[in-house]
Amino acid sequence: MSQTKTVEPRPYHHGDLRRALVDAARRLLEAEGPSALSLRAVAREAGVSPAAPYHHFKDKSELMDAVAQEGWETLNAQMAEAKTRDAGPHQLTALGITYVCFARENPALYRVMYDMVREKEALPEDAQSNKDSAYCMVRDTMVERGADPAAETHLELATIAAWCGAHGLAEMAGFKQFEHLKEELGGERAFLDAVLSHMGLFAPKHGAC
Amino acid sequence: MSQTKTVEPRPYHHGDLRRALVDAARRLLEAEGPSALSLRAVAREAGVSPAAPYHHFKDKSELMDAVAQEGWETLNAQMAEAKTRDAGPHQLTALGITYVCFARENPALYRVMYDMVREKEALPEDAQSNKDSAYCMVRDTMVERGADPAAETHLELATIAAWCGAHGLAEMAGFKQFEHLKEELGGERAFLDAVLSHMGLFAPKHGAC
DNA sequence: TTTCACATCTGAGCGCTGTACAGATATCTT
DNA sequence: AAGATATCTGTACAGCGCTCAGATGTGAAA
Repeated sequence: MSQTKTVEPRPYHHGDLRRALVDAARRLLEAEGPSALSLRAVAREAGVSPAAPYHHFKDKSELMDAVAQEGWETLNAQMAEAKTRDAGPHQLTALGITYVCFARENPALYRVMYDMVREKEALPEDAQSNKDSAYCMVRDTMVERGADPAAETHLELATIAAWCGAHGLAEMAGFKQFEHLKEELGGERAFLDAVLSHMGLFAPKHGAC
Repeated sequence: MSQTKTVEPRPYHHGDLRRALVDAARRLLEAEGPSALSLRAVAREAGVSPAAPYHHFKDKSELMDAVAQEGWETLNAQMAEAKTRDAGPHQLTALGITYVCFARENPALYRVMYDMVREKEALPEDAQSNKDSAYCMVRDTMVERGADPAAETHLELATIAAWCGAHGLAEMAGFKQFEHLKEELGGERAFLDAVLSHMGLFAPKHGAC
């Protein structure tokens, strides 16, 4: 931020407290869940005083934003990997499954991610512009699978609809009421597959019912 | 606000503190938003000491559950009204719109409702059994609109898919990124309609794309 | 090298929170 | 009239987000 002797910003006392705090937060999040994620607990976990974080984050929500941001980047990466892994006609379904599985495997992180999104009332800033964002990946895949890229509004609406469905499923997949369906269908994965295909947006061309 | 000469269970000191607390909570929720909804603030609003609520609720989350429960009942009622109002072929869409509009008009309450649901990892207990629940209403409407009631699994999956989509849209409809779409389509209502119809679950029979 | 400016971290403290508990008070039962 | 019990208050405690004055380390200027 100040000098340019070496390549990196070269931190001062701690090493890189900002990084350490975000790491500590993610560790706590995984170990204790979102309710344990207090600023003081994070500082404790990182081995600094409760006031130290305020030199790197304006307030608690800014620290949470940093954690959430990393979550979005991880999600983007997993979606990209899924897209290259499955290039067949069910690519969209594969993306949907990947999205929901990410949420199911990182429930605490997913919650922090959407806490941020709800607070800001917006997806991450670059969601619609960054080619590598999950959102753009879904939209592009729709085009590759036959949607007309000239019908911009139509395409955008379809992407939003898919995103809404995936997010809804991500939040509800774990509900107790659906246990018997999972058993009947042979596991959670099959359940997710079935619900997604009922959304009619993730399977290329066989409508809804 | 204090006396009750009438039929009711005849409470002791306050009148019906439990009721008063839930009312106070809803008042606060609407006026100050969900972050202002502390147990102490609710007690203050109701004019009692911070410890008083503990004689009516095990802890804060039980009070929140009561608020959320009322929210679900209000939602159920509005869905029922919508169903009788619009009995045409777009009944399902009307239900979807009603759901999302409820969430958009009562954002704080909707959040408390889903806080409960996320905590319990389940929809309200009677969601799948109570005929008057929004969930059953959607499922029944699907049958009335042509779905095969014998294909139970299929029907259940379609209902879940629709619910997921509606919930996703309820949470995302206010996002800043979608402002231009709302303008282009001529208002938020048209936007909701468009996204819902892209889900392919709310319009009876014209697939997705 | 000494000095200085400043980034970083600590410790104490404020007002808030959820919750516990002992004691006061009102109501119901006998 | 007396006792049991439900209800409410006052006080207290630990934890929270956040602020601020002061200590401490660091890089740049003299």
